[in-house]
Amino acid sequence: MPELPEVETIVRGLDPAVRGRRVASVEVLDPICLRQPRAEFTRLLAGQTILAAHRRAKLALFDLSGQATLAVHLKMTGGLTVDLDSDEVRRFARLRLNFADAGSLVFTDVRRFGYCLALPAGSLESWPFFASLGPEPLDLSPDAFAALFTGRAARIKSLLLDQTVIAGIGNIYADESLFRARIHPQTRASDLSAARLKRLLGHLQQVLRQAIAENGSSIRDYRDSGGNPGAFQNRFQVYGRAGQPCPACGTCLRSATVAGRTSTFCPKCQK
DNA sequence: ACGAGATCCTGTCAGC
DNA sequence: TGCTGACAGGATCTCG
Repeated sequence: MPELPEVETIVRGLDPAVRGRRVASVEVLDPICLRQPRAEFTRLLAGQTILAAHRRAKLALFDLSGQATLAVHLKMTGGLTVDLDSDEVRRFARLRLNFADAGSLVFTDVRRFGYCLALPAGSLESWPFFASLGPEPLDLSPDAFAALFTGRAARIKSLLLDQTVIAGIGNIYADESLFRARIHPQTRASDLSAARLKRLLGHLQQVLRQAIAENGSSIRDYRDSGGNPGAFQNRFQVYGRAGQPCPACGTCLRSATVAGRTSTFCPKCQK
């Protein structure tokens, strides 16, 4: 559920709060959240100072002194909070980095799909998942965006969700941007004109920027680094609204499975 | 190259 | 009240 805007919100909140703080100890509360042996993970983190927090795709990345990088994928229900010791955080804490000054950075995850990975100096770029990521949608020009889809017969929504094609988009922002661009999610990418793709990029970027400005979307689990919900869920026009009237024309919104995901769309507006 | 389906995981909610 | 099953979905895998 945390997609690009949610991860961006979390990281923007974390960055000033974790910069310059030294990891005094590493508490692995649930080993399933690690993608490597615990000893290796701990060795790479313990004693290191966090230099910065930033985002790539849906990954939260922490640059460490000693040139290592901590990568955290939140998947559906993961969260990162700093110096927050609520009941919720304690209940679902999977990893706790205790700082030398007594605060902590905690990775929480209800469904336990998320993971943490410590990468030694220079190995981030050779990590296959990282290396396979497509471009950031907010950096793309219309021409570069259109080039991603030329000759692709797959459904446009499948490609928007494919992180190797374009990074950071999940079900929410795919559905919302396709609705705003009036494109049916099952349209084959190769059937879209350059003009329609340009329009899609415009709406995609607008939706992502607005969602970041509103601190992301909270369906049920998502919280920012301070434990606060986002507000963009109040702007949803189609996501999660099947059976309700289309905000543009009043037609009953429908849902169908596309690329294994529930897709909600207006059968009249989206062609 | 693409799609469909299974997999992982657990809280929530509808239905009986 | 309490149980059961459906559902949520990012990434990865297998199979067709």
